[in-house]
Amino acid sequence: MLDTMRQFKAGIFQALGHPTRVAIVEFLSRGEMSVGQLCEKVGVEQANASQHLAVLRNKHIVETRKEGNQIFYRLRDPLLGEALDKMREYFFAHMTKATEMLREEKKGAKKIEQEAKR
Amino acid sequence: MLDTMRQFKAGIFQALGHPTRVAIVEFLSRGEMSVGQLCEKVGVEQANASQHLAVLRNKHIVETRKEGNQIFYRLRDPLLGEALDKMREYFFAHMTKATEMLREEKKGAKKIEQEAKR
DNA sequence: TTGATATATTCGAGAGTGCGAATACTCGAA
DNA sequence: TTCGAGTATTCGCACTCTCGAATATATCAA
Repeated sequence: MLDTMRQFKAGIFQALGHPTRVAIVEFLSRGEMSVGQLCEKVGVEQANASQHLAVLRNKHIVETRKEGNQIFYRLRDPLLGEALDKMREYFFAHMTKATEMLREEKKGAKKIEQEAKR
Repeated sequence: MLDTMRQFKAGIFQALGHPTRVAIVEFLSRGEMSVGQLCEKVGVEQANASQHLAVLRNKHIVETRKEGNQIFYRLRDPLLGEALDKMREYFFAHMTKATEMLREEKKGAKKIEQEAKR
């Protein structure tokens, strides 16, 4: 039954294991958005966004609210946003190292750092 | 370049997105272990464990130390352990809900809760 | 009703993942 | 050297994931 817990955890992580879904969750952590808005912000096609949202819905990571023609998504639990905030520390520390070598050739790492801090 | 950060994050999540790797990380968060020990604890074949460890290595989530014949693994950064602690709150809250219905039929949820708290 | 807009689902192809079996590598002991 | 234990890698197969295209559903407005 300990396995059940790990399957559950892995399921959540897996749901977060795609750049597009990371982006979606990040935007939603700042407030609810309609699908159309998300498509625009994230820069992805409608059908594709809808599929990613389905993944997040299946894991109960997001919830929806219908308003007339459109559907607004929000994080089910702000706790997840907080958890992601905590992980940002980790991401920042290691993303920096990971891009250290690149920094010498390309620039742009600064931008990444700024993003990491948010 | 904001995309780079999200790819990086998603990569970490994806690496954690498998029950076996969740188990490995959980064990390692309590101290280093050899591959053999991990195999036994996690209950998985050697080749399989090695493959999962390779995934974690590639994401720089774990580091290794050689001692004679065997190789000891540890978490690269305790920060990750802390971050996972934060997520445990989330896991606990929602795992409980997710198993509420089951609890009426089966028992065992208590064990799951205990695991979640650790 | 009809049409338009917003969102979801289905489908098929291609890429990626997980597994066990087999094989290779590495190190220390004999 | 040679052997054996511990670990890593490769291979082939089944399965899953992701994408865009096409299609379906729902809601509002005319």
